[in-house]
Formats: sequence, structure tokens, C-alpha cells
Amino acid sequence: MRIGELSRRTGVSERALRYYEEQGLLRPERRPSGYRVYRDADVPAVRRIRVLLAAGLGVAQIAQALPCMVDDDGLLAPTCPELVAALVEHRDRIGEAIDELEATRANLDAILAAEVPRLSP
Amino acid sequence: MRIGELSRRTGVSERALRYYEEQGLLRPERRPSGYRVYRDADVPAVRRIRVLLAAGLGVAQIAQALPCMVDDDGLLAPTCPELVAALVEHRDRIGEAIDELEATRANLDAILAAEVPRLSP
DNA sequence: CTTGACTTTGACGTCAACGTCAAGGTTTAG
DNA sequence: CTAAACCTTGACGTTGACGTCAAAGTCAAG
Repeated sequence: MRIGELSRRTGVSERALRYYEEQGLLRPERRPSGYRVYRDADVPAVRRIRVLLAAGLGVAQIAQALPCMVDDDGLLAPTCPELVAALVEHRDRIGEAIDELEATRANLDAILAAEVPRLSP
Repeated sequence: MRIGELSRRTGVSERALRYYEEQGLLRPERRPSGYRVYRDADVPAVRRIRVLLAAGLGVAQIAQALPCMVDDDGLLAPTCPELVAALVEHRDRIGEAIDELEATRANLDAILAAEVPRLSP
């Protein structure tokens, strides 16, 4: 299939698909005209990419992660131990980000709690 | 005092201080030479800006928020009801961001839980 | 007077994953 | 054969709070 169809079948924009290729996440063949030709297997491949993006990984990380993952019919699993380590570290960073946001929210709550110590009728 | 001293006293870079002025958060006087002249009151003023930045507000928001806040010796409190509403809304958005990150982390946990269904010795 | 510390205004760089044209080939249905 | 749909490679724009020079003026001390 060509890029338009892959886009429709995955819900991912053509621009994004070209970007993924540019970043080494996809490697479609080419027609003599230059048109990209994707295989059916690229549909789940794109899905995998989106899962990892949704997991907060960057494309560079994903490029390294993909060769180390198996896809048991939708269930994505890491195989290389170093990838597992990287994912764990990443999860920890997300935890820290959550903590920061919660602190931020507490900050806001404190400000809101101090709301206008104006007249007490 | 001039910008260098304010920077040292607040721990905020000179670049940031100029940026805050550019965005209307600070209004230092000027010497004939063009040098910025800050008052002592600008030290806590900068502190207030950092608190709001740490609360996740953007400089544009802060520019609108500052005139509506009182600073009871370090305890920042909003006075305008619309500002309170904006802060509440912002807090809600932070809550949503936290939810998203937690979903992201859950995603990662799912991937990690699927770790290598390899050999079972 | 001079040197070195301090300051000024630009103005481009950063980080990420694309969005959004623009100009120009390719394919295909009719 | 032709128009419509589809595709290509650039290349700049987006978002925010600054970082990082660069060229040049100002000020304080000796």
C-alpha cells in the first residue's frame, strides 16, 4: 500500500509516517517513481511506535527499542535486558515528573487556600 | 541595585530578568546610560514570579496575575475572582496532566510486565 | 588614564514531533 | 488523453523560557 492508505489505516498523518522513516523507525520500499510502498506488517509496526510514543519515549529511544521487542499479537514485550533497564529508568523519570506536578498542584492549592483574607462579615 | 546584584540575590539569571522585563513582569528604572536600576522590592517580586512559574503558569498569565495578588510576607494570595477562577482551571489542567502521566506509566508497566516470555527453566 | 568588571541591545539556538505550505512529478479512473 | 487524486522532496513554523554569543557602551578603582 502507499502512504495515504497506511495513514488511513493507522490514523497517523502522512507527515508523521515520513518523519518516522526519516528517523529510521520505518523502512518502506520505493517504486521507481519514488513512491513509498508499505507492507501489511507496517500497520502493526506503526501501532507499536504509537504505543511507545504514548509511553513517553522519544523517537531516538524508540529506534533503539524496536529491534529489542517482540509483539505477541498486540502485547509488546522487551527482550534485551538493557532495554528493560532503560524502560525502568524511564518509568522512574515519569514518576518524578508526576511528583513534580503534584508538588506544583500543592503549590497552587496553597495559593488558592490563601484566597483574599478580605473582610469577614 | 543593578541587574548583576539582583541576579545574585535572587539566583535568577540576568537573561531571565531582562526577559521578565520584556514580558512586562518587572519595570526597573533606567540610568541615563541605560543601565537598569532595581529596588529592594524587586527581590521579593522576582520570588513571586518564580513561585508562579513553579506553579506552572506562563509569563503571559503571570503578567495578568501579578496585579491581582497580595503578598503577605511570603504568602501569595489572589484577590480578583477571575484570577481565582483561572488558577482553579489551571490546577485542573495539572490534574489532567498527572492523570495522563499515570496512564503513561501504567502503559510502561504493562510493557515491562510482559518482559521476555522466553525459556522457563 | 586605563584596565577590567559590568551593562546594553540584538539576534539566533534550544528541544520534539510533527503541521503546513509550495512546487512539481505519478497514477488512475473514465 | 486528461483531470483528479495521490505522491515526492524541501523547508519554514510551532511552543516557552530562557542560553549563548557578539559588538559596543559605562563605570569604579588604582
